[in-house]
Amino acid sequence: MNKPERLRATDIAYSSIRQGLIAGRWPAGSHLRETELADEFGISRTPVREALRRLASEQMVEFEPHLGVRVPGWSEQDLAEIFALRVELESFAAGEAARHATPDHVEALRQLARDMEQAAFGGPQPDYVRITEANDRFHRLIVTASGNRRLMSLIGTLIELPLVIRTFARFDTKAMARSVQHHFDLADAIADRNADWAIAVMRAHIHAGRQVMLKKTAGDD
Amino acid sequence: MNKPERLRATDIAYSSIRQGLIAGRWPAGSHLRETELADEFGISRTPVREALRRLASEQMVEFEPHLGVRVPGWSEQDLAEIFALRVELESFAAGEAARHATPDHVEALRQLARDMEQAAFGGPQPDYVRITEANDRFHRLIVTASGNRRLMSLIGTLIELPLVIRTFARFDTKAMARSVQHHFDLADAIADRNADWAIAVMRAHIHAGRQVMLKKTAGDD
DNA sequence: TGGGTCGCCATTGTATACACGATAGTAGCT
DNA sequence: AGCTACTATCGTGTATACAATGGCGACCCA
Repeated sequence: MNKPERLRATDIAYSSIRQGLIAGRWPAGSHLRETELADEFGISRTPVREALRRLASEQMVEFEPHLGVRVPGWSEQDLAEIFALRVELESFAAGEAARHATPDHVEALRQLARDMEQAAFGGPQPDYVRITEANDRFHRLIVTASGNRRLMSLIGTLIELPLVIRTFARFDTKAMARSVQHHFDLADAIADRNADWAIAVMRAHIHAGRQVMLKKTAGDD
Repeated sequence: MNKPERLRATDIAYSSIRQGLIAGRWPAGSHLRETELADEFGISRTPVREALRRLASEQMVEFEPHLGVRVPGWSEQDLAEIFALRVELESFAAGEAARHATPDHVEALRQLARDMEQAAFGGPQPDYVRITEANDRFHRLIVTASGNRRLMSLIGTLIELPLVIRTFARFDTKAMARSVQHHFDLADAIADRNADWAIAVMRAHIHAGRQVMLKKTAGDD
């Protein structure tokens, strides 16, 4: 009874372009031409336009009438703004999750924390893809568990950015261990239904991530 | 040397539909047909589609593939979620504004508070249009003064909703006076560069607004 | 009479053609 | 030589034609 989940050309364009943006396929400042993308995906300009506008509304690209879309560059101010907002929204999500999470949520959070730990320290070297995957799902699950459906779309525009996604490759062993520990702490706080604790850990968690970013990007790119 | 600000069909469609949504032109659950709207505005479906997708990304309408867009109804849960997020984001904005506002910002805030007071109590009866206008600009200015450019787009999706916009018609004299007072307090707190004070007042302000909404919508519509 | 299936129709999804604004390169003028 | 105006060209903006989908009602059959 699973629906075939129709594949619309718009979704193909959206996912592909988005993936390209996250993967850093186009340098900052690049001009994304509708025709080129359409040809590449074997579809027409219409769905490409739709995908680009959607990405623009999520601030994944910059759009200007008659000029098209450009891949934005990330200034230090952008970075500061994004992390400041993440501190507020994700800590709020954690607090709400502590109030509304089900036992299933808690168990899933713990499993994801273990996955992340395994991916980080279970092998000869960290598996950054798995780490990122587990981290991403962990943070999303907290938003889901918060029960606030609008929160997801707000936070979505903040965490799915190239410079946030690829953060983990920049973590040293200590920072990685701290990050994993935070996830276990968050699961504990939420299991304990202690909103204050959850909020505090999440604030600390995002601040820590921000500091790693700021240090490492100083002389980067 | 002011640019004529070319009017694109897309913008016409976007503004018109948005205005219609805020004015409550279509009842909740209405199905907005692209062709109808296009005919009404004398343009083609293409820019209408673009406008509708944009409104969908702002959650002003609900979109489902192959079915089109519907005007959403607002459940009590929606209302609770929206105000909970406003408490967090607008209070954060107020705190940041206290840190970054210029004297010009402060003066403009005070003027808007006076405008609102005048519109509410300066005549035989409240001028709801002017009140809403002054209130809207006041809140926007605080976000602007916060210096966080991404905050505007996040908050924008929360405050420009039909049920938020038309709140003031439901305020009694006491609630109105309290709201005006909060605005003066916010201006004072920001002028004093006291972020903690500004945050506290804004949290109280949004909570108060939320309570008025919840009471009045109970047996409404 | 009730349930199920088929097919029509309304509406959205996509492609394509054309219009128009923006830009860059060039030629002509000062 | 430098500046300006013109023009060619590229790319986006809009319109329209056509394809595909999903809802809904009619019809058939038990």
